[in-house]
Formats: sequence, structure tokens, C-alpha cells
Amino acid sequence: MTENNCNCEACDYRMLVFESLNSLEINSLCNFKQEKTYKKGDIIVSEGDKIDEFFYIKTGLVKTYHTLYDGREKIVNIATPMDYISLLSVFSETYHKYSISALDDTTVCCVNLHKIKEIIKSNGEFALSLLERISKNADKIILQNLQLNSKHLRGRIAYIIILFADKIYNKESFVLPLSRKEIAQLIDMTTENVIRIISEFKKDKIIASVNKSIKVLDRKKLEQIAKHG
Amino acid sequence: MTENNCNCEACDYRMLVFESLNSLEINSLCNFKQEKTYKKGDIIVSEGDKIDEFFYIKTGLVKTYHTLYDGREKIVNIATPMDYISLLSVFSETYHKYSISALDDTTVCCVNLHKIKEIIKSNGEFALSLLERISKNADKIILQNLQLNSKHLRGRIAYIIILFADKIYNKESFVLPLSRKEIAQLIDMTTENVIRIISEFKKDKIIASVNKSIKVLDRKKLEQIAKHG
DNA sequence: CGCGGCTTTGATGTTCATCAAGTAAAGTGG
DNA sequence: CCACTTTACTTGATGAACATCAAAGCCGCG
Repeated sequence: MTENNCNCEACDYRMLVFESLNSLEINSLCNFKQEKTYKKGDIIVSEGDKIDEFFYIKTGLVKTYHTLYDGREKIVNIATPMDYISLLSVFSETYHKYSISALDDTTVCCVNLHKIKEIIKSNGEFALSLLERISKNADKIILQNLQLNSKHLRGRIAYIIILFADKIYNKESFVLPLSRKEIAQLIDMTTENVIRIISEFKKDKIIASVNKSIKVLDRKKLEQIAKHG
Repeated sequence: MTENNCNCEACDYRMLVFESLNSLEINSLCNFKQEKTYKKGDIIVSEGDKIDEFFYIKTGLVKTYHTLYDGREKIVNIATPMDYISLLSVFSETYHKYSISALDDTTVCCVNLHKIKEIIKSNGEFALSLLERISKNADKIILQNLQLNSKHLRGRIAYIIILFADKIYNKESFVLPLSRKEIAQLIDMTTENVIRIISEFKKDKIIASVNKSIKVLDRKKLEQIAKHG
């Protein structure tokens, strides 16, 4: 991980994240933030770490995951640029309940949490917009998990292929940022079955795939499996 | 459902929910709220309803659930007095994504959402406390689902028996507010298997149970099953 | 008092995890 | 850069966990 600093007032992301802050607030915030860059695979946050920063992704991709008592890891969310990656815990807990690591080279803006809270207290407009964004994020996670759990394995695989194609890459053809094992951890199944089902989809000409590259061939069928599988 | 009004400034729940509001704010809010009472089984909110109120439970018990495309229902949360039952959607969506119904005779305080947002904007202290409470709630739901899904059926049943004993009734002996079918919908399994496993627990003297009453007999064993089952 | 929904138990079948074993790929140290 | 180790990927065979189906008793309610 490396750190560097930047000018918040001129920051491209200001509009997207802190649009309701005025120049004064932005500048006062500027000294309480750090931009950090991580390499693919780097751990950004470990479960149990003290929470004292509020994170959002500027570039890259990260996974949020939780380790169960027996060592199994469950991936809770994949976050893309502009997402607040801290989940909700930041405002309700003192220690992180989830670990976060980089799936790709990633730049994160880390803002002092105490300072953020100060601004929430003094700027209600900002408080509300934060509440809205964080709510949406948590809601998405809850609903997504609910949907996934209601499906058979084939349906889950179809679901996440569509999710990556639509929500993350906006392309019918992309390179999966996750290993088979990580896909398994994301959608609650075994690595073996992830592989088996991807192979089936290939055989059935629903997708094409070499290693981690995926190309959607039969969109309609994939959607049907995602829904009814 | 019946409605009636009450004096917010003298409300017992004020401290717990709106503690950071001053007399002026409370009184201005008072005209924008309604207390409603529901009978066991009544539907409080239906999926698709427009969101224009913010709810919290004063007395009783409710379930929040989502209906899947094929008609199956998944229970997302059981809310007890003082809980905000609107989940997060209230701040991020215009239409409810979940239905809410009363598991018991229930009194709900419904506050005009527009008014709440106004107060959030003008009172940062309130905004922050709301953010904290809502975050905690969503976090609990996410983590609870994650834990449940990582367990076998016996573990799930043990888990929710403990949950009801500890978090809802604070007693080793209680009457389940849910039917077998609803338990199944809460912890993702079939009604038949809920029944089977409860029967097993009875046979093994881990719990005693007649109809919907449950009494924990072997706490240690139950906890062990909840963890490792 | 009969109908529909909830509960219960048993028998059967399917889905999925586990185990095993082998190949390919990707780090690691000399 | 090559042997070496480790980690990821892949396929098949087996068995366990769980859903589904069927059938019957129970209870509340119009």
C-alpha cells in the first residue's frame, strides 16, 4: 500500500460523494483524508481492526468478506468505484466485522471518520445524502443475498454472470476478477460445482469461456436460468 | 387497523427514538405522525406501496418479508418494540420492497417521512443518531443471514430458538409467534424439516415443546448445535 | 359440521457437498 | 532460468443432506 495526497476541492469525485459540502467544508476535510493505493490481492481492512476511517473507492475493485468460526470465508459484497466500501458498520460499531481486500489494483480515499461525523452534525443536507446512499447499498446487499439464496446452483451462476456483465463491466464479454473459489464464496456453493456449472454453460453454448474470461452468448437463456433455475 | 393520536412531548418513546430533538422539533413533528394499532395477522405495509412514512414499533411484533417471483415468501427480519421496521428502503426508494405484517397485536408510530427528512437536514445530531441506529439494524440483518446460511438445518433451528429466547423474549420459555411455515421462511428450509428437527430436539431432551410453546432444557447442547451444526 | 389451513410422519428422489486424483498454472528459491 | 512447491482448476464417483410427495390427524372458523 502507498499513500499520497491530493486537492479535495479539485477532486473529480467531489461531486459524486461530497456534493453537498461547500468549499469551506471540503477544504477542512482535506487535511483529514488520505488517498491510498493497493495492489491486487492486498488487504485493505482486516476483521477486528479499529474503525476510524470512512472509505470509498476511486478506482479498482474490492471484495468485502466475513470469516466464519471454522475458517470458511463468505464474500458479502463486490464494490466498484464510487461505492462506499465500509458497509454500515462504520456508523454503528467500533471494530470492523468484515475484511476488505483488493481484487484489482485499487485506489481508495480514506476520510477520518470523526471528521465525517462532525460534518454530518453540521450539514444536514450531507447527512441525508449519506443516509440515502448507505441505505441503498445495504438494501442492495440484503436483497441480492435473498435472491441468490432462493435459487439453485445453476441459477446462482447465471445470476452473477449477468451481474458482472451488467453492473460491473457493462459488457457481454469480460474477465472475471474472482477465482472459482471466490465465486463459490460469493454465492454459497463449492468450488467444484462452480467449475462444473460453468463447463455445462459452455457445452450448452450459453457462454464462452477460457480461464477467467467470460462471454455471454445466449443472453435470453442465461436470464431464464437466472430467474427460474 | 385503528388510529389514534398522542402527545409526542410526553411520549415514553421520545427518549429512545427522538432523544436529540428539542421541544420545538418534537412538537412540530407531533402533527405529522399517527399512532396505528394492528391486530395479529394484519398487513401493515405491502410490497409496492408508496413510501411516505417512517415506522417504528411501540408494542408488539412484526415480520418483514419479501415475495419472490414464484410466490414463495422469505422473511427478512423480525422486529420488536423500538425497532425501526422500515428497513433501509425508506431513505433510498420510493416504493416498499418488503411487506410488513403483525405477528402479534401491534402499535406502530408512523411519522411523515418528508417531515423526518426535514428534521434530518436541520438537526445533525439527530441525523447521526438515526444513521447509527439504521446502520446497526441493517448490519444485524446482513450478518444474521450470513450466519444462518452457513449452517445445516439443525444449526439453524437451534440458532433461532436461541435468538427468540435471548433477543426477543429474554426467557428460556416462550410461545413462538411464528407458525412452522413461517420459521421455514425465516431460515430457508421446508416446513416439514422444521417440524422434524423440532421433534428431534424434543426426543433428545434439548427442548420441551407443545404446539408453539418452547422451553429450552439443555442450553449448552443447543448452543453447540447452533454453532457447529 | 365440513372445509381449509396447519401440523406431523414416513417413503422417495434430487441436489449438492465431499472425496479422490490428476492436470495446469503460478509463485519461490537456488 | 530451471527445479520445486504450492495454489488453482478440472472431472468423475460416492454419499449425505435436504426437498418433494403422499397421507392422515388436528384445529379453528364460518
